[in-house]
Amino acid sequence: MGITKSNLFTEEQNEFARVAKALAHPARVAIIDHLIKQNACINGDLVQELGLAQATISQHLRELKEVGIIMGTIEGTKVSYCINPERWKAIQQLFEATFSRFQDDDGVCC
Amino acid sequence: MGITKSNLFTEEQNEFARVAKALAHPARVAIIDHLIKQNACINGDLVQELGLAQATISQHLRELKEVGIIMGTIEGTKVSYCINPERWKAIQQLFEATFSRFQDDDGVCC
DNA sequence: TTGTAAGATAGCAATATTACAATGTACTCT
DNA sequence: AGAGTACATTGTAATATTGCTATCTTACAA
Repeated sequence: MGITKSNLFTEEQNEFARVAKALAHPARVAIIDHLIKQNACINGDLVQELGLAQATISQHLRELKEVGIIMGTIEGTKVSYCINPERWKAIQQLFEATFSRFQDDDGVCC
Repeated sequence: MGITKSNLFTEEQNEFARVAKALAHPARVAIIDHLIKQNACINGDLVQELGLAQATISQHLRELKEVGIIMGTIEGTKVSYCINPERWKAIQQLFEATFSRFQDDDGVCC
C-alpha cells in the first residue's frame, strides 16, 4: 500500500524513523557532509559539488529542512544553508540513546 | 525517476544512507526495540507484538537482515532473531563518527 | 505419509520517492 | 523598467516502498 501505519508505533519510534529517513539518501548525506566541511555556511553551489540537477538538490534540501537538521537564511539572491546545532545535538542524543540501549552480553543470543 | 544515482557519492555516504534507510521505518525500529528489550532472542511473535500481518513483518525482518543489523537462527519450525553485536557496534561507530564531526562553533553560521 | 504450524515468497494495489525540465518568484544590477 | 542570477515549485515519468492475501516451503508430529 505504500502507506505507513504510524499509529501502531510509539511517538519515539516514529520520530526516530522520520529522522533516519531524512538521512536515508546519499545525496542528503553528501549535503550534510559538505555543510560540515564548509563550517561556514555555503549555499547551493551544492549543485556544482554533487552532480545533480538544481531542482533535485533543492528538494533534498527541503527534506532536510523539514526534519530540522538544516536551516537556511536568504542572502540577497542566494541562500545560505547550515546545520541546526540544537537539532543536531538532539538527533545525536536520540541515536546514541538507541545505540547504547543494546549491550553485547555475548553468548546469550543466536 | 525513483532511482538513486549512487555512483555520484562516496562509498561511505552510500553505506550510511543504506543503514539509515533500514532504520527509516517505525516497524523496523519497533522490531529492534523489541529485540533489545527481550535480550534473549525472540522469534516472530513480533506479529502479535506489532499489529502487522505476518508477511509484512517477515519482509521488514529481511530488510534488517540484509544490512546485517539482525540475524536469525532456525530453531525447528521457528526462527530466532537477534541483534548482530559486531554489526551493531560498527553502525554505532559509523553514526557517532558522523555526528561528532560537526562542532557547534556557535555564531559562525546562519 | 498426512496434517499442521511457522515462516518465507510471489504478486498485487496504493502510495511514496527520485530526478528532471519547465516555470515561477525574488532579488540585483544596469 | 529590463535582464540576469539564484532558488523554489510544479508537473511528470520511472522506480521503490508498504502492506496485504494467497501460496509455497520447511520442520515436526501423529
